[in-house]
Amino acid sequence: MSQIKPTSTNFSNKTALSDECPEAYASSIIGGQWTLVICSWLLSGKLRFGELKKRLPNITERMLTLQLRKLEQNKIVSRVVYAEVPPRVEYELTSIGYALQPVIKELEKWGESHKQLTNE
Amino acid sequence: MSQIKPTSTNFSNKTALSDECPEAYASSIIGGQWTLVICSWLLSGKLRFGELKKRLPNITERMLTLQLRKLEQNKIVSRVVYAEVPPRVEYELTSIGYALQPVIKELEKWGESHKQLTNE
DNA sequence: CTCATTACTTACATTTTTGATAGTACCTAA
DNA sequence: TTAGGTACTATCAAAAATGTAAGTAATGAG
Repeated sequence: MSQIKPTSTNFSNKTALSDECPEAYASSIIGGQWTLVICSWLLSGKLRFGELKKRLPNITERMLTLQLRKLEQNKIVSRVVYAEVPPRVEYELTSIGYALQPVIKELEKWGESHKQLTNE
Repeated sequence: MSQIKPTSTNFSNKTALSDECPEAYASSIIGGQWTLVICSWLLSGKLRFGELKKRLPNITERMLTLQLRKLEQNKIVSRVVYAEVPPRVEYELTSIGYALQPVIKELEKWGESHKQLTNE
């Protein structure tokens, strides 16, 4: 599922940074292009795959799946499959997932003020 | 200097996300592999190019230059060149750069607790 | 039997980011 | 005149992330 090479310089650099530097570690986990937006939506409650897709109009199903899988691996979201047809799958933040709230709030605040600054 | 294609889907997705979503915007600015570590070091005061390099043992000069240029473009660091030989160049956070402190603090906190959780 | 619905998967292509390596310019001191 | 220190730049290559397009499985409704 993952196509990363454990022998690459890139990989060992990331690993070393993550080891020494918790903010780099955090960024490597939530730094994907769609990750924060997904988590933002999930902060207001669990959502089905299709509901997430609707809220992220430009994401492909492939990317949504990949991001959700990564979030699941990192224990940030939980995935519940109902034995129905057509299938129903619900995604919900775990407690460490909900703990992202203050991080996201600070990022938002900073983002807003940076945007304002550079629009002058 | 930048090799991004303004016609790509990727580019327009990033743009749209950054427009609607300040946390995605922030992440696109400080989400580079070395960005947060560089800012972390600069939080404790200005540093010369070579000093930064020493503190980031595995970074190449090229990457350090690229990251610093991007930070400069985004008004997060200022660059002061002294007319000396050999050259001396100092990098320092701007005020919006120093404003990253709470963001970094939250990221650190979250990173630590996530690390702890996944080590059990 | 056929179709519709939902949540995927697979194979491939493109774009973006990162790394390796070898330069360059400048002046000063020896 | 030559070497040395500093902060780069230029080219090329590799790796990683993202996008495109076309499937698949399951089953209940008609």
